[in-house]
Amino acid sequence: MPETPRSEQELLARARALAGRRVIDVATQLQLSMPRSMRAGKGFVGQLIERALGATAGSLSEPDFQHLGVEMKSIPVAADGRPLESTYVCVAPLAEPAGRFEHSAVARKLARVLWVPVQGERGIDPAERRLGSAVLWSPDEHEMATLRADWEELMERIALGRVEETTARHGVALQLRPKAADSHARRSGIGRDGAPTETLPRGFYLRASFTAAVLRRCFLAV
DNA sequence: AGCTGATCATAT
DNA sequence: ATATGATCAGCT
Repeated sequence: MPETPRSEQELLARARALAGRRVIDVATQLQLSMPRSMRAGKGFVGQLIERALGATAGSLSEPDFQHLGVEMKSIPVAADGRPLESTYVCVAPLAEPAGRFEHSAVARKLARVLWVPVQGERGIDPAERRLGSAVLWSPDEHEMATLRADWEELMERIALGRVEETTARHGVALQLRPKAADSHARRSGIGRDGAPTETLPRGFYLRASFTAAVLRRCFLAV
Protein backbone atom coordinates (compact mmCIF):
# COMPACT_ATOMS: atom_id res chain seq x y z
CA MET A 1 0.00 0.00 0.00
CA PRO A 2 1.61 3.26 -1.11
CA GLU A 3 1.89 6.21 1.25
CA THR A 4 -0.48 9.06 0.63
CA PRO A 5 0.87 11.69 -1.79
CA ARG A 6 2.15 14.88 -0.15
CA SER A 7 1.08 17.28 -2.84
CA GLU A 8 -1.32 17.65 -5.71
CA GLN A 9 1.61 17.42 -8.12
CA GLU A 10 2.75 14.15 -6.58
CA LEU A 11 -0.80 12.78 -6.74
CA LEU A 12 -1.15 13.77 -10.39
CA ALA A 13 2.23 12.28 -11.26
CA ARG A 14 1.29 9.02 -9.59
CA ALA A 15 -2.04 8.93 -11.37
CA ARG A 16 -0.42 9.58 -14.73
CA ALA A 17 2.04 6.78 -14.13
CA LEU A 18 -1.01 4.49 -14.24
CA ALA A 19 -1.98 5.67 -17.72
CA GLY A 20 -1.92 2.90 -20.28
CA ARG A 21 -1.81 0.13 -17.70
CA ARG A 22 -4.39 -2.66 -17.58
CA VAL A 23 -6.73 -3.10 -14.61
CA ILE A 24 -5.44 -6.62 -13.98
CA ASP A 25 -1.82 -5.48 -13.86
CA VAL A 26 -2.56 -2.83 -11.25
CA ALA A 27 -4.65 -5.36 -9.31
CA THR A 28 -1.90 -7.98 -9.41
CA GLN A 29 0.66 -5.50 -8.18
CA LEU A 30 -1.59 -4.73 -5.19
CA GLN A 31 -2.30 -8.45 -4.66
CA LEU A 32 -6.00 -8.08 -5.39
CA SER A 33 -8.00 -10.57 -7.40
CA MET A 34 -10.46 -9.53 -10.07
CA PRO A 35 -14.20 -9.76 -9.40
CA ARG A 36 -16.10 -12.30 -11.52
CA SER A 37 -17.80 -9.49 -13.42
CA MET A 38 -18.34 -5.77 -13.29
CA ARG A 39 -21.84 -6.50 -12.01
CA ALA A 40 -20.33 -8.29 -9.04
CA GLY A 41 -17.51 -5.78 -8.72
CA LYS A 42 -19.10 -2.43 -9.43
CA GLY A 43 -16.78 -0.39 -7.25
CA PHE A 44 -13.69 -2.46 -7.90
CA VAL A 45 -11.86 -0.20 -10.34
CA GLY A 46 -12.45 2.90 -8.24
CA GLN A 47 -11.23 1.20 -5.08
CA LEU A 48 -8.26 -0.23 -6.94
CA ILE A 49 -7.18 3.21 -8.08
CA GLU A 50 -7.73 4.65 -4.59
CA ARG A 51 -5.34 2.07 -3.21
CA ALA A 52 -2.83 2.55 -5.97
CA LEU A 53 -2.77 6.29 -5.30
CA GLY A 54 -2.81 6.08 -1.49
CA ALA A 55 -6.24 7.56 -0.69
CA THR A 56 -7.05 8.00 2.99
CA ALA A 57 -10.74 8.80 3.49
CA GLY A 58 -12.20 5.28 3.32
CA SER A 59 -15.97 5.56 3.51
CA LEU A 60 -15.89 8.89 5.37
CA SER A 61 -17.87 11.82 3.98
CA GLU A 62 -14.62 13.51 3.04
CA PRO A 63 -12.59 13.97 -0.13
CA ASP A 64 -10.44 10.89 -0.78
CA PHE A 65 -7.21 12.80 -0.19
CA GLN A 66 -8.22 14.70 2.92
CA HIS A 67 -5.04 16.70 3.43
CA LEU A 68 -5.09 17.80 -0.23
CA GLY A 69 -8.84 18.38 -0.45
CA VAL A 70 -8.90 16.26 -3.60
CA GLU A 71 -11.62 13.76 -4.55
CA MET A 72 -10.67 10.96 -6.96
CA LYS A 73 -13.22 9.67 -9.46
CA SER A 74 -12.63 6.86 -11.87
CA ILE A 75 -14.83 7.33 -14.91
CA PRO A 76 -15.70 4.74 -17.54
CA VAL A 77 -15.19 6.16 -21.02
CA ALA A 78 -15.80 5.08 -24.60
CA ALA A 79 -13.06 5.00 -27.23
CA ASP A 80 -13.76 8.66 -28.04
CA GLY A 81 -13.30 9.67 -24.40
CA ARG A 82 -16.98 10.26 -23.64
CA PRO A 83 -18.23 9.08 -20.24
CA LEU A 84 -20.46 5.99 -20.37
CA GLU A 85 -22.01 6.48 -16.94
CA SER A 86 -23.11 9.14 -14.52
CA THR A 87 -20.87 9.86 -11.53
CA TYR A 88 -21.97 9.37 -7.93
CA VAL A 89 -21.10 12.34 -5.72
CA CYS A 90 -22.52 11.78 -2.23
CA VAL A 91 -25.66 10.94 -0.30
CA ALA A 92 -28.45 13.49 -0.37
CA PRO A 93 -29.51 14.75 3.08
CA LEU A 94 -33.24 14.01 3.11
CA ALA A 95 -34.03 14.81 6.76
CA GLU A 96 -31.97 17.97 7.48
CA PRO A 97 -31.74 19.74 4.14
CA ALA A 98 -30.89 23.21 5.50
CA GLY A 99 -27.62 24.94 4.69
CA ARG A 100 -25.82 26.72 1.91
CA PHE A 101 -24.35 25.26 -1.24
CA GLU A 102 -20.82 26.42 -0.34
CA HIS A 103 -20.90 24.26 2.78
CA SER A 104 -22.59 21.28 1.19
CA ALA A 105 -20.99 17.89 0.69
CA VAL A 106 -21.50 18.34 -3.06
CA ALA A 107 -19.47 21.56 -3.13
CA ARG A 108 -16.74 20.17 -0.87
CA LYS A 109 -16.31 17.02 -2.92
CA LEU A 110 -16.40 18.73 -6.30
CA ALA A 111 -14.09 21.61 -5.34
CA ARG A 112 -11.15 19.61 -6.65
CA VAL A 113 -11.48 16.31 -8.51
CA LEU A 114 -8.89 13.98 -9.98
CA TRP A 115 -10.63 12.31 -12.93
CA VAL A 116 -9.13 8.98 -13.93
CA PRO A 117 -10.61 7.73 -17.21
CA VAL A 118 -10.85 3.97 -17.64
CA GLN A 119 -11.93 2.06 -20.73
CA GLY A 120 -15.54 1.22 -19.94
CA GLU A 121 -17.10 -0.40 -22.96
CA ARG A 122 -18.96 -3.55 -22.00
CA GLY A 123 -17.33 -5.48 -24.82
CA ILE A 124 -13.90 -5.12 -23.22
CA ASP A 125 -13.02 -7.70 -20.57
CA PRO A 126 -12.78 -5.79 -17.25
CA ALA A 127 -9.30 -7.20 -16.62
CA GLU A 128 -8.08 -5.92 -19.99
CA ARG A 129 -9.40 -2.38 -19.61
CA ARG A 130 -6.71 0.26 -19.66
CA LEU A 131 -6.46 3.35 -17.51
CA GLY A 132 -6.22 6.71 -19.20
CA SER A 133 -4.37 9.90 -18.37
CA ALA A 134 -5.71 11.57 -15.24
CA VAL A 135 -6.67 15.24 -15.04
CA LEU A 136 -7.24 17.60 -12.11
CA TRP A 137 -10.38 19.71 -12.30
CA SER A 138 -12.12 22.46 -10.39
CA PRO A 139 -15.48 23.82 -11.53
CA ASP A 140 -15.19 27.04 -13.53
CA GLU A 141 -17.62 29.90 -12.97
CA HIS A 142 -20.24 28.52 -15.34
CA GLU A 143 -19.99 24.95 -14.09
CA MET A 144 -20.21 26.18 -10.49
CA ALA A 145 -23.31 28.24 -11.23
CA THR A 146 -24.98 25.24 -12.86
CA LEU A 147 -24.14 22.97 -9.95
CA ARG A 148 -25.37 25.52 -7.44
CA ALA A 149 -28.67 26.08 -9.25
CA ASP A 150 -29.31 22.33 -9.48
CA TRP A 151 -28.38 21.76 -5.85
CA GLU A 152 -30.62 24.58 -4.68
CA GLU A 153 -33.56 23.32 -6.73
CA LEU A 154 -33.16 19.74 -5.55
CA MET A 155 -32.63 20.71 -1.93
CA GLU A 156 -35.67 22.95 -2.01
CA ARG A 157 -37.79 20.08 -3.29
CA ILE A 158 -36.43 17.88 -0.49
CA ALA A 159 -37.13 20.57 2.12
CA LEU A 160 -40.69 21.02 0.84
CA GLY A 161 -41.38 17.30 1.18
CA ARG A 162 -41.44 16.68 -2.55
CA VAL A 163 -38.67 14.13 -2.80
CA GLU A 164 -41.06 11.40 -3.97
CA GLU A 165 -42.04 13.47 -6.98
CA THR A 166 -38.45 14.44 -7.74
CA THR A 167 -36.93 12.23 -10.42
CA ALA A 168 -33.61 11.86 -12.20
CA ARG A 169 -35.07 14.16 -14.88
CA HIS A 170 -34.59 17.17 -12.63
CA GLY A 171 -31.30 19.04 -12.75
CA VAL A 172 -29.05 20.06 -15.63
CA ALA A 173 -25.74 18.75 -14.25
CA LEU A 174 -26.68 17.31 -10.87
CA GLN A 175 -29.47 14.79 -10.40
CA LEU A 176 -31.08 12.97 -7.51
CA ARG A 177 -31.27 9.19 -7.92
CA PRO A 178 -31.81 6.14 -5.70
CA LYS A 179 -28.71 5.10 -3.78
CA ALA A 180 -29.56 1.94 -1.91
CA ALA A 181 -29.13 -1.80 -1.71
CA ASP A 182 -32.56 -2.14 -3.31
CA SER A 183 -35.88 -0.35 -3.72
CA HIS A 184 -37.10 -1.50 -0.28
CA ALA A 185 -34.43 0.45 1.61
CA ARG A 186 -35.77 3.29 3.78
CA ARG A 187 -34.33 6.45 5.28
CA SER A 188 -35.77 9.33 7.32
CA GLY A 189 -37.09 12.10 5.15
CA ILE A 190 -39.61 14.91 4.97
CA GLY A 191 -43.18 14.09 3.92
CA ARG A 192 -45.65 16.17 1.95
CA ASP A 193 -47.12 17.64 5.14
CA GLY A 194 -43.67 18.56 6.42
CA ALA A 195 -43.76 15.73 8.95
CA PRO A 196 -41.00 13.10 9.20
CA THR A 197 -41.47 10.09 6.94
CA GLU A 198 -39.53 7.14 5.55
CA THR A 199 -38.33 7.27 1.97
CA LEU A 200 -35.91 5.64 -0.44
CA PRO A 201 -32.31 6.77 0.19
CA ARG A 202 -30.99 8.94 -2.61
CA GLY A 203 -27.67 10.30 -3.77
CA PHE A 204 -26.45 13.17 -5.90
CA TYR A 205 -25.01 12.20 -9.27
CA LEU A 206 -23.35 14.13 -12.09
CA ARG A 207 -24.94 13.55 -15.47
CA ALA A 208 -22.68 12.03 -18.13
CA SER A 209 -23.42 15.05 -20.35
CA PHE A 210 -21.88 17.30 -17.70
CA THR A 211 -18.78 15.20 -17.10
CA ALA A 212 -18.34 14.91 -20.87
CA ALA A 213 -18.03 18.70 -21.05
CA VAL A 214 -15.71 18.73 -18.04
CA LEU A 215 -13.38 16.17 -19.57
CA ARG A 216 -13.40 17.92 -22.94
CA ARG A 217 -12.36 21.15 -21.25
CA CYS A 218 -9.66 19.41 -19.20
CA PHE A 219 -8.12 17.62 -22.17
CA LEU A 220 -8.17 20.74 -24.32
CA ALA A 221 -6.05 22.44 -21.69
CA VAL A 222 -3.55 19.58 -21.49
C1' DA B 1 -28.84 4.93 -28.18
C1' DG B 2 -29.35 7.27 -23.95
C1' DC B 3 -31.21 7.57 -19.60
C1' DT B 4 -33.61 6.37 -15.20
C1' DG B 5 -34.40 3.62 -11.40
C1' DA B 6 -32.42 -0.55 -9.32
C1' DT B 7 -28.74 -2.95 -7.72
C1' DC B 8 -23.91 -5.13 -6.08
C1' DA B 9 -19.66 -5.13 -3.12
C1' DT B 10 -16.85 -3.34 0.71
C1' DA B 11 -15.44 -0.35 4.81
C1' DT B 12 -16.29 1.31 9.32
C1' DA C 1 -26.57 0.92 9.73
C1' DT C 2 -24.86 4.04 6.45
C1' DA C 3 -21.12 5.68 4.10
C1' DT C 4 -17.99 4.66 0.16
C1' DG C 5 -16.89 2.70 -4.71
C1' DA C 6 -19.93 2.45 -8.86
C1' DT C 7 -22.48 -0.42 -13.12
C1' DC C 8 -26.62 -2.96 -14.65
C1' DA C 9 -30.86 -3.71 -17.09
C1' DG C 10 -34.97 -2.36 -19.02
C1' DC C 11 -37.75 1.37 -20.77
C1' DT C 12 -38.53 5.22 -23.73
